[in-house]
Amino acid sequence: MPHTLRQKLADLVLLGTLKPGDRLDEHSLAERFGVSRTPIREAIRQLGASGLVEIRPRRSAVVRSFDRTELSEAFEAMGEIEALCAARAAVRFNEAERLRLRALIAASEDITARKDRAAALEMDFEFHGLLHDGARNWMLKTVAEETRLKITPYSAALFTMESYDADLGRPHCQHADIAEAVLAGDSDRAAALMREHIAQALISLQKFFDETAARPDAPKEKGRT
Amino acid sequence: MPHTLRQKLADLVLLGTLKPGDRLDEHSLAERFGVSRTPIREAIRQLGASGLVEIRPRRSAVVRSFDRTELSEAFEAMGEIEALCAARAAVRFNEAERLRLRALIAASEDITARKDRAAALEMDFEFHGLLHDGARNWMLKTVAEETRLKITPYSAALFTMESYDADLGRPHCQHADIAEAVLAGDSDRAAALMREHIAQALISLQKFFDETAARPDAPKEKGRT
DNA sequence: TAAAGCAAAATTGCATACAATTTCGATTTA
DNA sequence: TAAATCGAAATTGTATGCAATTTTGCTTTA
Repeated sequence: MPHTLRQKLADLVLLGTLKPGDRLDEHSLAERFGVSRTPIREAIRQLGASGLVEIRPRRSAVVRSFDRTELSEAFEAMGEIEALCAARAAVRFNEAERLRLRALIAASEDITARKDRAAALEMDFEFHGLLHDGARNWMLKTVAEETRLKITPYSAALFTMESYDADLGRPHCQHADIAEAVLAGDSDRAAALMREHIAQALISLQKFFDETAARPDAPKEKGRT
Repeated sequence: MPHTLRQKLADLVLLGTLKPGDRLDEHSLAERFGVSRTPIREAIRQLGASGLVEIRPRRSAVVRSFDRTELSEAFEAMGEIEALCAARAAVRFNEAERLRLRALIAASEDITARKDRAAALEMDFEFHGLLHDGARNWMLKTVAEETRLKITPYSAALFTMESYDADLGRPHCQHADIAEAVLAGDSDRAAALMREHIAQALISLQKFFDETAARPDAPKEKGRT
């Protein structure tokens, strides 16, 4: 897979090299990737349209940051969208996807036992991605992944933070429960469990930020006159 | 509000000057807006990230086109998202919004009677926009408007087509029914009516395309080796 | 000591130039 | 006549340069 410049730049944000509030300096980015500013600027604008970074005319683009309210609303919206995917997947999953889902949960069991956070993050992406595909609706999948993308700089933190070790088992159990409902074809239950899963993730994230001395809400740049 | 170049370019697509499948030639667009290719390219990339145009490496970008299946899936997804907004709005609307909604429906009554299609299109945007705001969730509003944006090149056609005159009254009645449910605080009913409203719009659109000799599904460019 | 002012440095926005690739049409060939 | 071929024109991708604006840090001042 030929990583485009846009993808490479996005990875800087998604993998946490650049954190919410950080500036995207065109010159240094161009130097880092060995290209001129022109393609860098185009990539930055694309990330801006995706909502990953904030474009500020005549000033450096910065990684998008959410305050408490925005973060809460983002998770609420994502909960509904993911619930929709889960409900559809429960009805539309095919045999290959059922097998894949079972294998995923089994692998997740192992990863959780080993407390491998990096693998757990990847597993989380795969689990939700499988449900997005299973919903059999291209637009719904697009919407779900765009939404997930926007808050990734925050949700990924859940898996890298030390204090989360104790809770690592809960997301796995929730995934397993959702999978069970999906495999049973119970769309209402799958949706309800998914909503609850996302709501729990928000609570964990908020707790994390409270403990680490208020990360969100801080980078809110003051307006200019 | 100073229309950015990106907005001006988007309007070309949204208002139908450029139709699905049309190429976006950088040189002629630069000439049209009196700027160089550089800012044009940046704007095109942004529209690409928004899903309005399709970026094809080394080849001209084209206005995104949907085949029958994609159009159907897009409307299904939008139906759910709009239903979500309507349900939330039914519970969270404030007094100012209630007044605005009533005024909107009244004005729509008039516009429908006069068969003013342009005004009807604008009214449609305002109606849905009001519900997006009323849901009191920034991310949900963003998702809803991004989704609407992607299919605007198609849905806007509903209001400009001649044969739609006969049906112009139905969207208005549906809006009125939805508004009634929202004002009554009946979120389940508002959601159900909204889903039905969007489903009807899809059917009208499909009928329109069938009559005008298959517009969608045609522009599907053949893949390159 | 802290705030205000100011000039130099850094940074963004845009135009232009050129290389790489694709597109298009004329010509040739079966 | 239709398909294939080849070359010129058109088009995209990227680098570079310069003007406009913002940022930064030093100096001045209350």
